[in-house]
This record gives sequence, C-alpha cells and structure tokens, in this order.
Amino acid sequence: MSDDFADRIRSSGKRLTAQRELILRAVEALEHATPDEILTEVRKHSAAVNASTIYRNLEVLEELGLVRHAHLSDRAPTYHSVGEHEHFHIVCRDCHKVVSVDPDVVAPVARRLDDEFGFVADIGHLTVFGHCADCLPG
Amino acid sequence: MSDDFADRIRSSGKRLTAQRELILRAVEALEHATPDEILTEVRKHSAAVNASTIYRNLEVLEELGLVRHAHLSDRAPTYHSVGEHEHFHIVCRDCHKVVSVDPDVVAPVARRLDDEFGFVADIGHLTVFGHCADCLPG
DNA sequence: TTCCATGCAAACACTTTGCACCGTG
DNA sequence: CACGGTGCAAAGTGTTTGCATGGAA
Repeated sequence: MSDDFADRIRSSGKRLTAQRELILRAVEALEHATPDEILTEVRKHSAAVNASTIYRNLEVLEELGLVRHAHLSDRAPTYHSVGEHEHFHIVCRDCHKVVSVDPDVVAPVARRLDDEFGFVADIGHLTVFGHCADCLPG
Repeated sequence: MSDDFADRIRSSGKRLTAQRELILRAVEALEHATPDEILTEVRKHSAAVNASTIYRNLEVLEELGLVRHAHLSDRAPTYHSVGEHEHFHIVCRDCHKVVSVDPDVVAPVARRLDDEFGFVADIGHLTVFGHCADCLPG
C-alpha cells in the first residue's frame, strides 16, 4: 500500500518526499480535514512543514487521484482519502452536522442529467445543504 | 413591485436606503453575479458605494428572502434574485459553463433524503459539478 | 548533476469589523 | 432625535507565488 503510493507518485514523474507521505497519511487519518487541520496533524508527527507545501501537495495528490475534496462549509474545503468508498455529503445549515451518503441515492439524478444534458456529474464532490431532522421547525 | 420591496424591508424593522434598492436592482439585472460584479454594476448607476455595504446588504436581502446565493466556482459566491423561478445549477469543470436546471430533476432525491434521513434539502442552493458533453473525453 | 520540491515571506482575493458620521422613520 | 445604515480603513482568513536553497532520482 505504501508501495502503491510510491509507484503512483514516481510513475507520474513526480518525486517521493517525506512531506508528501506525511500529508497523505494525515488526510487518511483525519477524514474531512481542512488544509489547516492537515498542517496541524502533520506537525504532530514531524518537524515543521510549511503551509504552502500543504496546498501544493494536496493539489498534486488530488491530480494523482489519491485524495479528493468537498466544500462542507463556506470556509476552507475539506480533503479525504480516496481509499474510502465514494460518497457525497449532506450538511445541516443549523447544526453543521455532516452525513456521508451512498452514491446510489443520487444515481437516478445522475442518469437524468446525463440523458438530458450530456452532463456527467461528479458525485464524490457533491454537497447538499439543508436542514436535518433535529433542526427542523416543528 | 418596488412597493413589495419597501414593505418587506420596513416590516422587518429595517430601513429603506438608496443603496439597498440599488443593490437589489443590480442583482436582478445581472443574475449570478459576485459581490464584486454587483459593486461594479451599482457604481454604473450611482455614485460610489462601499464594498462593505454590498456584503452587509446581500446578507440582509438574503435574510429577507429577496435574493439567494450559490457557489458556482471555488471563488466568490454568486447572487441571484428570488423573482426567478427556483432552480439549481450544473457546472462544467473544464469550460465552466453553467446551466440552470429545474428542481423537478432532483425531486426524487430530495424525497429520498427526507424519507431516509429526515433531511430537507435546499435545492436552490445546490450546485452539481461535473463535465459537459463538449468537454467529455471521446 | 539535474530538476522537482520545499521554506519563507510577500502578495493576493475575498470578507469582516470598529468607529465616527449620516439619514430614515 | 434615536437608532439603524454607511463609508472608510484596518484587520482577518484562506490561498498563491517568486525566489533561493535542498534533496530525490
């Protein structure tokens, strides 16, 4: 599995660095972490790493298909490893609770968008905002 | 219709100001405009208005249900007037084309999220990213 | 030994806030 | 004439970039 990672990096012409590995491990450990949270996590395990290195590598790791991001708030995006099975998110506007949902739930819509518009939806990036049962009036 | 606006504002205990009216008109005229674009539009019709006034009033107008916003890019949000019929957006990652889609298309999913999670989705805020027919490989 | 990657600091894009003055109700 | 709204400037948050140095291949 670390070998998968090493191969994936190298075969893209990029280099395997300590920082890259640390950042990927941090994303795997945290799930749904912002760049800042990832920075904090990385620093727990190793000496100082620069914030710009986090941003640059999250971009690289996403290009390589090793991590993904979603927008769960109006603030910073959150990253998660692709190892987890694909899912999308529903987020409550009031209590900010996040629930991961199986792609099957939106499959019919994806099909319809493809049929009607020739549009292929990126389900893994999808976030649906709304109100959860606990926060609904009444 | 301007009266609707005036009433709506006043009955909320807020005041009717020239800036508020200009900002609402700008949102109506532009559709899917960022705060900065709205600022530019407002300045075409009137003297200088401050950026902070734009932000403060977009928030107020949204609370009053007169405008809505969606996130169509990784940059600034875009605002549109509620006068338009409700819709959600699909956005192409490559060419950034935006298409407005009827809520009916996602109604089944909304129903399912409500049934399974007690979650009431905010369809008007929804943005689905993906790839349009023109930008698909093959 | 070649370039890609990193650290650092500055710049950047967008938004928010504190405070004095302005103007609606 | 009270209190909400505005302009202005400064600060805040999140992200990007230029450049010199460092290290993987």
